[in-house]
Amino acid sequence: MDVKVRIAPSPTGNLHIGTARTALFNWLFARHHGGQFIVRIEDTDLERSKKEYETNIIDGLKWLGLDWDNEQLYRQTERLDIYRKYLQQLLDDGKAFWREYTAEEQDEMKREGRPARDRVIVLKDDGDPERAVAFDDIIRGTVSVQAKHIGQVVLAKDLDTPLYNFAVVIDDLDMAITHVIRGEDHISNTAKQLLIYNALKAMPPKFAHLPLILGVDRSKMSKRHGATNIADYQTDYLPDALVNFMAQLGYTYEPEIMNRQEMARQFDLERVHKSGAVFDQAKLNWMNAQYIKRMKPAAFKALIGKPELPDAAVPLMTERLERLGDVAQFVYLWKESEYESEILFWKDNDAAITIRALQACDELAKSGDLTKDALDRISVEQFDGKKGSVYWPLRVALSGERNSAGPLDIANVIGADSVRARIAKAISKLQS
RNA sequence: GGCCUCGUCGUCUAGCCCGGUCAGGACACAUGGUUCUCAGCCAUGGAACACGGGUUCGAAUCCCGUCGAGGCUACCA
Repeated sequence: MDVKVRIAPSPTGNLHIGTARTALFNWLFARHHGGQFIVRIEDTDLERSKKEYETNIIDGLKWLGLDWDNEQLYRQTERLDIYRKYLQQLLDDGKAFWREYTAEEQDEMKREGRPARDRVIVLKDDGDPERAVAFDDIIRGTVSVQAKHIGQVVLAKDLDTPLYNFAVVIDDLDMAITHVIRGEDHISNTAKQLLIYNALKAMPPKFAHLPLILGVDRSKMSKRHGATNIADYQTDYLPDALVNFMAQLGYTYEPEIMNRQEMARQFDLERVHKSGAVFDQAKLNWMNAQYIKRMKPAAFKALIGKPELPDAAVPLMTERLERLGDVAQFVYLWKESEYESEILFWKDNDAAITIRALQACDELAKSGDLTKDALDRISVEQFDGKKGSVYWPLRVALSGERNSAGPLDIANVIGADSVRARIAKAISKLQS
């Protein structure tokens, strides 16, 4: 059997981190089996669906590198004919019926602020209410509900306005989806959908319900826990790092750092965990740092929009960066920065000794001998062997920061002329 | 409330199916080393089987119960 799975986001919001993770697991499963992964936009909720959300979702999936196999995007609003056909068929077969609302019920809808309508199409279930409606979840094993607990299955508002549970079933059937891999929050919908498959005399696909991504308070991850919109991660995180991180929420890969192809090779749905996983920003940051550190100089420079920098500048940044947005803290590698003259003093050194150290450094720069050996020698000969008296003011003169990369590394990046200019500026700051 | 699901360090988790490990790893945290500072890197450390019964020579692992947590409970998806 050829595997075919889908991600079915509804464009009623931006690409949520949870949806992205579900998409990733579907992608991993499809790629593992050499099957198909398709994207279907579930836009049956006309009031809340927006084109901008659809764009955000598509852009997010592309950014994450989760490529799909349907050339054209499926949209439920473009498939209304299909739903109508099945709806009519169920109605004709007596498997569904128009449920008329009484005046009182309509009044209540109005009171609840919902648009009142006089009837909807409901699935007819005249089976034994005590019977078990069950399915074998690949991740959780048997999940069973008694029919009487399922409740009314409303299929559509009218022939042209299908509702979620009905539209998913028709689509999954029509598109020959073999495995429905989705969030745990859909478990209770599954029973309703099973009833619909049954009425259609169709074989349901296999189901696998993923554990949820949780916030620190262990409730379903939402905006109050932090960013849920994938787009919000694009300025700070590498897509490969985010993917690697999300893949481990509910699954274990060994080693932890692994590219998506290798993850796909190993992936096994049955090994997905049952319990929810807290989204740990600190671990994401660490993972991101791992990927940043491994970047090739050219790629990194292009990413931060500084292609003109020498390659030597790259490790100075990549070894220290957790989030790409923080790259601004390395401005000193391409631009002289402002700072308070007091930070030039190492420990309790005064201006005179600091100026003397800077002048010595300038001499070295002038003669092209700004090296570790030379600096160490000066420390010993002129500053009682206190390397800080030399290294610290030089480094601050070059970076304008209390904390930065080493002075020799910076000098190597900015060149002798800039070194001397920055030293001169530091000295003048101290003399004024 | 009802229905469904889940429960190993603070977090992600290995181990559970097929009982016997000092319950392992990673992140985070702490300490030390490298060092002019920061980061990085290296080393070390503290840190968990939700609870109670049962089965067994032996239980994180098997069984029962309790407690706890989450999800769903729309004419949203």
